[in-house]
Amino acid sequence: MTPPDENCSLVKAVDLVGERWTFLVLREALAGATRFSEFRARLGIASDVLTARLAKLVDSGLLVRRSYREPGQRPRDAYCLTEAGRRVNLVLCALQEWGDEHLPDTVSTVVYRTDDGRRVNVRFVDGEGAVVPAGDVHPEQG
Amino acid sequence: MTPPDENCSLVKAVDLVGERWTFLVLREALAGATRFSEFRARLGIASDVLTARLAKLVDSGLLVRRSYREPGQRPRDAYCLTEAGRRVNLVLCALQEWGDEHLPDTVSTVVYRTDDGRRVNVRFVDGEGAVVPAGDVHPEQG
DNA sequence: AGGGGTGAGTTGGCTTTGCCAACCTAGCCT
DNA sequence: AGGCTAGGTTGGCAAAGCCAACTCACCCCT
Repeated sequence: MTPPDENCSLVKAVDLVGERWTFLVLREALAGATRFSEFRARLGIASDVLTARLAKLVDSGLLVRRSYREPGQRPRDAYCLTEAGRRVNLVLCALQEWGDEHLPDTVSTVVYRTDDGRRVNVRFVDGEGAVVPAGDVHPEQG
Repeated sequence: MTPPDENCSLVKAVDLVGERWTFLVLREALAGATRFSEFRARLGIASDVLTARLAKLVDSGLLVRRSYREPGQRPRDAYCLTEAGRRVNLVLCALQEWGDEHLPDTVSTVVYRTDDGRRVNVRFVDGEGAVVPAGDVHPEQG
């Protein structure tokens, strides 16, 4: 059964990144992983599933496969984030911060910083760029 | 196979909300759904799966089950968001905005507003509350 | 009191997805 | 030539998802 609202952006996004492992693959990519074996070693994911996930992410334009060759080595495949893939950091950070705050016995193994070292958090902001508490925000029909 | 970093907040969060349907169930809850049949009708989810998802969300403290009775009606079960559950709106909004921007052929069926009607977006902000572009933000070890 | 309707599930059988281990292949290295 | 390694593919099994049919408790109507 397919969820409703075929073109709803959330449904499509969930369909893509809501699959098992996909979020974690993207996290490792953001943390610098590029090679098949690197993802495999860091996550312990089955190789056939990793193949499928990487293919889907390439297909959807979040990763590009790039063959490269270090001198004296045979060619290798690298999976590199695209702009769209890199932008998942906001979602990933939001999810992690939610887990930190609302799930028991968690540690945040990763923090997000600007290039010049300032720690950042994910927040709702209004049109003027002012932070709005999450409790004051509600969804409405489009 | 279980992902690594047992207590990593992101891994735990993914384990919970990363299951098929869970995000969409939460979206409907945020949009006002409370009853079993309401979730079922809006999502078209199989009833046994919905039973499992609701149970897990109650178990994890994102929903509470509350029996209530309208006058002249028999008692019904309602699944109501807790504070932790309501706070998922930030993650949901981030994911939807990402989809709007980076997936083709999407429409955003939902917008997020403050109680007084201002539209809001999800952004990285630094310690002073200043918005930081997502491209300037990177994850770091602990 | 008996019959029907409805919400909230449960159960059985089938299909899909995930997991693991074993295997394959191309290109480099000795 | 033979071996090593990265990046997969393949086969068999187990878990999760899907659908349809069924149950159960409670209310309403007569």
